[in-house]
Amino acid sequence: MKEEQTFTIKQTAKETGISEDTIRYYEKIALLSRAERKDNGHRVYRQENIETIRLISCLKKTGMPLEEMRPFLAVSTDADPAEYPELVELLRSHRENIVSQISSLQQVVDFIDMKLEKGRYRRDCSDEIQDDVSENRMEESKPKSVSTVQMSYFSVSAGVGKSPNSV
Amino acid sequence: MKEEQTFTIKQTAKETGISEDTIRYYEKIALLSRAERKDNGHRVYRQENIETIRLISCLKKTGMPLEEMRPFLAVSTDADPAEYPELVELLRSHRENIVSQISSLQQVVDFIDMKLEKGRYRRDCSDEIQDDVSENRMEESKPKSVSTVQMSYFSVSAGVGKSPNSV
DNA sequence: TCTTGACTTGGAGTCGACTCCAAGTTATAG
DNA sequence: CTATAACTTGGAGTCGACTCCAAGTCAAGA
Repeated sequence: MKEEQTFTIKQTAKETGISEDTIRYYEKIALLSRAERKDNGHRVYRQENIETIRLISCLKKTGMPLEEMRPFLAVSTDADPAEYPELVELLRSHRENIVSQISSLQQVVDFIDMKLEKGRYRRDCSDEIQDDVSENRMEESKPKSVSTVQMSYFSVSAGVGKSPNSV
Repeated sequence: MKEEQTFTIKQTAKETGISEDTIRYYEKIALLSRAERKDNGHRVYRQENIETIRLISCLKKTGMPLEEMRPFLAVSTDADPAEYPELVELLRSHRENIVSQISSLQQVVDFIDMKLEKGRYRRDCSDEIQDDVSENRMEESKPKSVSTVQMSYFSVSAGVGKSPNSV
């Protein structure tokens, strides 16, 4: 029962949906720790590593840049995050991020549904949070209070109830 | 009432949260149609254009590449998509995409919550769909039946219930 | 023994999406 | 009249995330 089943990089790629090149790339940039090697130098992966790669893939889907994943991967391999208060903060803040992403996405779904149903509602897709959690290059760090502005997607030639509340 | 309120690019940037440079870039790649100009050549934006930019920003949040947005923007300015069957298809397929994105995200939220609560559940973050709707570069187009595999995030040194169902 | 295939490495190239720059124009303020 | 600010343009540069390549190793099969 020590036979923990191992995978080649090819299998791992297939298993995770991440290409071999990309897996090697992740190792190169140390997002993944150096994989074990066989005598011939070939990488060996086990379930554990595959989970980690899947976590990366999953976080990627949330739009998280690779660099930001590092602490998450730390939490991943490490046991309990409660011991690392700043990680807890990170988790919380990313959670907020995702929640607002979800609502953004939900609004796009609504938009699409509305379009598909040929209805003409209006929908708001602005979200209260700024998405510069990971970006600090913008000069204008104003709160940009857009949250109340109506989003009348697919603006039908500026037709819909559009109160010009000049911000 | 013909005074429809116009915006400079700067105001538009502030209004939409998209930088001036980026707005110009969108125009350059014709994602936005050429903005009106004043006599002095300065761009003029109106509410309608701002909505369009917001739509782009919103779609961006769903991870959609700019190129893929074009048909959406067509739907946006155009009235009714039901006349364009392929657009309807696009909308539907992107809707599916987003729905699965949402569930991915929800799983990450669950993951985080679980981590925050110090519990040790397992969670699955693989999704049934392939995300190569926009990518056709991968050679291996196998269905990769991962949907049942347990995702034991933060794989605690390969400890959790891990049935090695060699795929 | 030679070839094939699966891997290794380092490094170069690509691509999307900006982001920045230099040079020029125009409007207003001092 | 000049300087400042707000814009314009075309183009170059950057950055993240791959993606591809060439050269090499190694094991197994014809």
